[in-house]
Amino acid sequence: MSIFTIDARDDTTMARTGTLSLPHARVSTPAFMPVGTAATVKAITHRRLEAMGYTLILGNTYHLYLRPGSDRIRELGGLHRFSAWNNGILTDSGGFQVFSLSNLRTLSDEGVEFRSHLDGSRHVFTPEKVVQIQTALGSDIQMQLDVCTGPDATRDEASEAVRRTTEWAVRAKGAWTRELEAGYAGYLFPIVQGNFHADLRRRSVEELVALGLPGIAIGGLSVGEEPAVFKDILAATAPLLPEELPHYLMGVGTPDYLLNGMANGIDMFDCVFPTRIARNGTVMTWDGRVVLKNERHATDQRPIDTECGCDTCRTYSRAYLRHLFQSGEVLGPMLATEHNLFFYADFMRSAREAISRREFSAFAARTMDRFTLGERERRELRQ
RNA sequence: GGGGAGAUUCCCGAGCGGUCAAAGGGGGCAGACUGUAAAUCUGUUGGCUCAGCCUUCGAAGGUUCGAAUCCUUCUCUCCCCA
Repeated sequence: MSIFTIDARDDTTMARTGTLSLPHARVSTPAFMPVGTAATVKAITHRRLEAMGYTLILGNTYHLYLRPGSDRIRELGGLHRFSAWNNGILTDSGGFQVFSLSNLRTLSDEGVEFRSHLDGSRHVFTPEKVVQIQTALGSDIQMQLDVCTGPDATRDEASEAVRRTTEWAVRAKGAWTRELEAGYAGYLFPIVQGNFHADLRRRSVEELVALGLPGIAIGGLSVGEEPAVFKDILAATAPLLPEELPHYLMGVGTPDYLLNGMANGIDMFDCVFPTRIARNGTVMTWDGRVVLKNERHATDQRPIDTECGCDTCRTYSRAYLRHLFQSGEVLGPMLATEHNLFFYADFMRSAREAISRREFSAFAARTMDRFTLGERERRELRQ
């Protein structure tokens, strides 16, 4: 049975709105998922996330397995109860850590051996084990263990990564089916790889779609490549995905990348970007980025964005926010995170409405203009 | 009144005859951040007609081929004893 229904389609792009039905949430798409690696979206409470309308967040298999441990989380009633989050949770598989912790792991056909970044201890992840861990966590959507490649990968390595990812998807499905027969298991999504080679991407899509899983993800993009490469490979991959499945573009992104993704029919996104740059003192607005640490805000009594309805903008001045960052106060990252996630929620809601009205192209063009214009003004102001 | 310590580039602070425009922090400025080893990281921070030159280490003078570093006097801080 399908977990996804399409509600509206744009006329001139592949953008669509839809509803994703999960055990703990109904999610309006296209959706942006804040990243909460360690069962917390850093610097913000679950209550605030709910208030902003977020119904699906990310957790990470690798991190939660290492600490506090998936068995412990299961004993404590699963990730939802443990973290007091009653909406949807998608867990990433640890596949990204295969890429980002490449100096701490060894790959084989069987799986991947990690040395923990916390204490150096050795751990083996196999596709089967990763399904078991995510089942123990109780996530709504679990991701297959995949092999993510970056800009340095050769074609041979990319091809090998596709081969392994497909084999691991098959094994993950087997393990997942057994878990499902035994009781609960979140929906399993496979992950398309193929680096920056259109033919490998096609092969990956075809092999994974054949498994008949309820959704599909595109991985291995936004890993440091040029924007043009990202656009090309996305355009060469996304249209190959079965229309009726939810399409998840992993690790994306900035507003311009999100617009690009939506135009290519992507329904789900996740990215550390808004929360990370918030903690580092940068906030997003409809007119580009604002670096709160800059001295020019020292006596600025305006909010980040006078038109923004978030709690931070309705309450605090740029001068105060800058002071918090200058002083290293924890409230700075908290207020900036609140603002950025509010902006992202607003951004996605606006995009969904534009798609429903079949005006997505105009919306995207206008937004892109406004955003790049804002960036330009910001640069000019600096000089 | 007596004895002692010290004054270094925006701030703190290292340097104690040449390799010093001067370590290291802080602050400033700029940049980066895209399935989170990130409340992090990188660059820059005297001036100029910039592979060189000029000005700078409390002030003035001196020793020396050469001084932030040694000597003299002065100014100002701090500590101890009265």
